Parts: sequence; C-alpha cells; structure tokens
Amino acid sequence: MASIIKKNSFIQTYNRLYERYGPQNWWPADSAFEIIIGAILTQSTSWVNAKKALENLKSSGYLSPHKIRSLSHIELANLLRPSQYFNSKAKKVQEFSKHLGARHENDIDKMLSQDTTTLRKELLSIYGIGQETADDILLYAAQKPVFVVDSYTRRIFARLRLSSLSQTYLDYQQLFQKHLPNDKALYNEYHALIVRHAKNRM
DNA sequence: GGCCAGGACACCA
DNA sequence: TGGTGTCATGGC
Repeated sequence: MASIIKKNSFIQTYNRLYERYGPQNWWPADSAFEIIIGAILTQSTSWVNAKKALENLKSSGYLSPHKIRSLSHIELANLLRPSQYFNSKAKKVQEFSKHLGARHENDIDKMLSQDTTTLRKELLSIYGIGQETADDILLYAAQKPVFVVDSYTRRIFARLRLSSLSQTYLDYQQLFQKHLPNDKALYNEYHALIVRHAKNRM
C-alpha cells in the first residue's frame, strides 16, 4: 500500500512539473559528441557559461575528437575559459577524446551502442566522468532508460519526504527507477523539469 | 562584493 | 566510507 502511494507520488510530481513548465526539449545539441562535451562542461556550472565554451569550440572548428586532440592544453583551456574550472575541464575533454580515439577509433555510435551496464562502467573509468555525467551521457546521448540524479533531485525529493539526503547516488537512482515506468522519454523530461523547477525557485 | 550555477577528484582520518 | 578542500567564470 505504502509502495503504491509512493509510486503515485513520483508520477504525480512529474505531472505537476510538466503541467507547469511544459516540455524542456533536452539535450540541446547537434550530435552525440556535442552532448558529451556539454555534459562535462556544465559540471557545477550554469548552462549559459557551459554553452559559451561549447560555442567557442564550434565556431573555431574544434568540436570533434581528433581536432580536440590536436590542441595543446593551454589552447583548449583558453577556448573553455567561460565554463569555469577550465584547466580541469580541458583535461577532462582531452581525456574523453583520447579514450574515444584509442578505444573506438573515434566512432561515437560504436561506443554508445554497447549495453547500458558495459557502457556505464566504461564511462566511469574515464577521467572526469562521474556518476551523474555518465548517466547524462547514457540517457541523452545513448538514449538508454537511465534516471539522472543531481543535487536538485536530492533536495526536492528530500523536501517532499519521498527520500533522504543521506541516500547514495545509486539509492536515489533505484528509487526513481523503481517508482516510475522504464521509459527513457519520461526520464529525459523528468530530469530536465527538475532542473527547470530548481532554477525557477531561485 | 558575495553567492552560486545542469560535479569530479584527491587526500585524509 | 564519509567529510573536506580544490577547481576558478560570469550573471545577478
């Protein structure tokens, strides 16, 4: 009985957010590679600033794995400067590009077509990709039904008393996936709506 | 002038 | 395993 109530609460919360904000159309990008680089650049950074760094890469013609590998650390860091922590992010973007070349011959589709468990494990082994960024990539670039948990999700659902802030990332993810249909379109919209709602409250 | 954004990692106890 | 420091731009 309690489980049914909880299940309804997760769906009702989604419906309320959707009614208020409408579709969010995530992830804004022209390619899977752009989604992945964007996911790294927006770590702990507003999308507005991450987008500026992404535009620097695009407008200068460097938004591809082999072009990124051709840049020195300083050159890449300068392009990524608006995204905050630009030295760290230059290393992360460089490491992902190297991995894609060494492991998958720059074939992003080949990489993303692996099964969810294998791909998640591989992503987590790359420097700069943690659980949230890995799940962003799984959901938005690889189109896998994986729920993305971020700090907003933890705060909002703890406040609704549907979870506890002390739960781990995977606890949260399992909680959502247990109480929601296994639907990638739903997961896509839900995470985007949570971010939209969090920004609206500030 | 201070705070905080669509986190991850290194280091320590 | 959990807590804390570090990274270091730009808008409000």
